Amino acid sequence: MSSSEDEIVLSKRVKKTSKKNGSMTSTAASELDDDLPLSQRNNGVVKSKDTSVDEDYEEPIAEKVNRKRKSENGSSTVPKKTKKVKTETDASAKKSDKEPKQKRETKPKKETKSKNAAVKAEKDEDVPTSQNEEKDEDEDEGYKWWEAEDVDGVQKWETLEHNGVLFPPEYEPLPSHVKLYYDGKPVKLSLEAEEVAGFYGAMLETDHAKNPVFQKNFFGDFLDVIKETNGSDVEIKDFEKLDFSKIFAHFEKLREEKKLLTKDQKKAMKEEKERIEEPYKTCLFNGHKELVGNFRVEPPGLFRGRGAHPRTGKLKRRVYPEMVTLNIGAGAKIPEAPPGHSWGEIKNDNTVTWLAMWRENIADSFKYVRFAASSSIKGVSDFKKFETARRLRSHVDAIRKDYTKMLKSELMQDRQMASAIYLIDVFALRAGGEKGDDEADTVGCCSLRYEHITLKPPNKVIFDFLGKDSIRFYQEVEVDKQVFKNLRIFKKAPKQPGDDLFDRINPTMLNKQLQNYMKGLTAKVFRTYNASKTMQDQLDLIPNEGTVAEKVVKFNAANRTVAILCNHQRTVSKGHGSSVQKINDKLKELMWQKIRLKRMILVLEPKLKNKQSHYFCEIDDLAKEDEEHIHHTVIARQREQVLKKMQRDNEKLKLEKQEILTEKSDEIKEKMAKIDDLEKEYKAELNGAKPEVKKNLTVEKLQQQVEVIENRIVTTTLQLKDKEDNSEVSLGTSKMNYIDPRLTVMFSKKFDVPIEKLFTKTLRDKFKWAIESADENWRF
DNA sequence: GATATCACTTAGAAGGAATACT
DNA sequence: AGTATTCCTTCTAAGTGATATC
Repeated sequence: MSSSEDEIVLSKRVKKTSKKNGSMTSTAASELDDDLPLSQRNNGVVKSKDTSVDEDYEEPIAEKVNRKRKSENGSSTVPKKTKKVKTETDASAKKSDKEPKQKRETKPKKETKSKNAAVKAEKDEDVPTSQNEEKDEDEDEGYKWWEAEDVDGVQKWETLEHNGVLFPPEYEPLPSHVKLYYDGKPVKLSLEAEEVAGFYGAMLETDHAKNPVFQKNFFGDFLDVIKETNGSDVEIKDFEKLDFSKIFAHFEKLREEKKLLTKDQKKAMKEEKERIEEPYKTCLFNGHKELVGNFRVEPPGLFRGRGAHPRTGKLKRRVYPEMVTLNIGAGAKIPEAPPGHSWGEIKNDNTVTWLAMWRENIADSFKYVRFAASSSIKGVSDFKKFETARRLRSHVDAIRKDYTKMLKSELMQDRQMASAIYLIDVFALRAGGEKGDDEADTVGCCSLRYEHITLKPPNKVIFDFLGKDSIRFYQEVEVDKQVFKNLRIFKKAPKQPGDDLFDRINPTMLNKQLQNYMKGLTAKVFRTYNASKTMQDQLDLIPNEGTVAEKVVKFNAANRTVAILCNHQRTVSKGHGSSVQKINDKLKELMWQKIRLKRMILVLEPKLKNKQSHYFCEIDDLAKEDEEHIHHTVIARQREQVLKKMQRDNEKLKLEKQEILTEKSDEIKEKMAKIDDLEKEYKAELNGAKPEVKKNLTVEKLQQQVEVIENRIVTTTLQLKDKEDNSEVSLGTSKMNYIDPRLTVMFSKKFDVPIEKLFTKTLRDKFKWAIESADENWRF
C-alpha cells in the first residue's frame, strides 16, 4: 500500500518544513532527529519496551512545567477540532460547532455555591466528608494539607461489621446417563473432571467454545484436572475426538425445564434465594447499614477473556474459604466460615474499603468484595471524582496553552509528552499502560505503536487500534499541524511496526506532569472532564419544548455524543441485521398499502388525479418487481396465519377430544380459497387492473386510512434510524461513569422530565447525592 | 528508580425482567 | 395471549494509578 510511500514523502517534508519554520524549529528538528529513542541506543533495533527512560531529559521539564501559570489570560489555543470530531455523527449536535468559545467563567469562584450544596446533601446522609468542603481550587494559595491527607487515604472507616461472603453451591454431578464421549466411547470422569467438562459442554454453542485458543487452553487444563484427580478411564489425547453434545443437551434441557416452572415455583425459588442472600447483602459501616456489592464469591468456570486473550478458556478454579481474606472492624464479630472450613486470613485494615479478598488463578491478581455503588463510601469518591474533573475547568486553558507550546520543545521527551496530552485531551484516549504477553494486545495513548496510526498530509491522522476490552478505536481526524509533525517524527526510521510511538514516556511520567498543573490531575480526569463538558454543551442546545418523550430522545442524543467521544461500543446484537431487514420490509409494505389506498381513491373519483397531482404522484413509484414481492409475502403470511390458527385450535380440540382440523377440512379450505382469490386480485392489479373498493368506503374514509399509514411510516422510519444509530453505541457506560449526574438532574428539573426517565432505579440509588443536591441551574 | 503489589474505577456481555407488538 | 424486543441488572474482565519493595 501507499503507507510506506507516505512515510518517505513525509520524512522529506520534515526537513523542508522544519527549515522553513525558522531557526527555533529547525534546531529542534535536528536535535530531535539524532536524539534516538533509548531502545535503539541500547541495543540496535530491538522492539520498544524501554522502561528505562532517560532521566537527564526529565529534569528540565519538571522544572519548566512546575511553574504555575495562574496569570495566564486563558485564551484557548486549543484546536477547534475537539468539537468537530466529537459530534460529527450526531445530527442534533451539529450546531455545537458554532459555540465552542463559551468560556464563561473568568473566576472559578462561582462554583462554590453549588458545590457546597452538594456537600450539604451528603452530610444529610451522614457521609463522613469533612474534607470535601475545602477541596477547592484556589491553587494560588498553595499547598493544602487536608487534601494531602485525603489523598493518602489514611482512614476509610471507624467500624465495620459484615457476615463474610456467599460461596457458590457445590458441584452437582451429572445424571449417570449424561456422559462425555471420546472417539465415540463414553468416558468415566472424576467429579472434578466432570465439572470441568460440564463448563465447556454448557457453552458448546457459544463463540468462545469455537475459538481455537479457548479450546486449547481449556483442553490443557482439563487434562491437568484429569491427571490430578486420576479422573478418566480413557486416555484422552485429541480434543477433536471429544464429544460434549450430550452434556450440552443436558444443560439445554435444564434451561428449558427452568423456563417451564410455574409462577409459584419461580416465586418460591426467588424467595429461597433471597433468604440465603439476606445476611450478606448488607453490612454495618460506621454503624450505618450499607449495601454490599458483589458479596458472592465468583464461581469456578472457564475464563472468558475478551478479544484475543492468550489465556481465554483456562480453568478458573473454585475458591475455598481458606483462600479468602476477610477485612472487618477490629471489634466486630468474625463471621463463621462454612462448615468444615476456615478463613484464610482476617484483617482489620481501615485504610481500605474492601470487605473480602481472594487471589484468582488466571492472572494471579486480586478479587475484592466491595460496597455497592449506592453506598456512601462509593458516593463520596464518585463526588470527588467529578469535583476533580470540574476543577480542571479552571486549569484547562492554561494546560492547553502549555502543551501547545511544548509541542515544539527541543526535547524529544517533552514533545512526546505534549503530543500525548494533546491526544488524551482531544480524542479522549486512555493513558495506555504497559501490558504483558499473557494479556490481550490492547493499547492506549502511551502504548500506541507505529502501526496504529497512519498519517495523511497535511494533517490527517487515522487511528486504528484495539483499546480497552479489545474494542476497536477507528477514527480519521485532523490534528494540530504541530502534532502532525511530531507524530511523523515519532514514526521516523528506524522505527518500524511494533515499535512504541511514545518511547520516552509512560503513564506514570505523564501523570506526574499533569499533577504539576493541578493537584489530583491524571490522564483519566480528562475523559471525565471532556465527557461532562460535552454533555453540558449538548444539553445547552436543547430547546425546552415538546413532550417528555421528545425531550428524552434529545437527552439520549446528547448522551450518545458523549458515548461516541469515549468510544463506548457494544457488539451489534446477533439479530440486528435481520431486524433491520424486517423493518425495511415493513416500510415497503406500508408504502404499498398507502399506494393501493390512493389507487382506490382514484377508482372512486378519477378526476382527483389531476386536481391533486401532488397527492397522487407517488402511485407509480413502486417498481413492479417490488410490488410482486410484497404481494408474495403478504399472501404467504396470510396462509401461514391460517395454518397457525389451525394448530392452536387443534390443541384445544385435542383436549376436548374433538375431531382435529386438517388442511382438507372445509373450514380451512374456505379460508385458503379466499386467500387464493386475493392472490389473483393482486396479480390482476399488477397487470393494470383497478383495485376493488369495498362498498362502504368513501374517499374521506380512504384518505383517513392513508393518513394512518403515513404516520406509521414516519414512526417506523424514525425507529429504524434510531436503531441503526444506536446499534453499536452503548450509552450506559458514559451515563454511569463519565457524565456528572448533576447534569442529568439539572436537565430533569429544568425540562420537567421525571428523573425515572433518565436514570434507572440502580442509577437513582447510585446518584442519590446528585439528585438531592443539584437544581435546575446547576452547571458542570 | 524499576518493578511488584495493591486497590480502586470502568467496561461490555450475558441473562433475566419488563414492555411492546400483533 | 403469546412472542419478540428492549431495558435493566448482574457479573466479572480490564483498565488506571498510587504505594511498597527490592
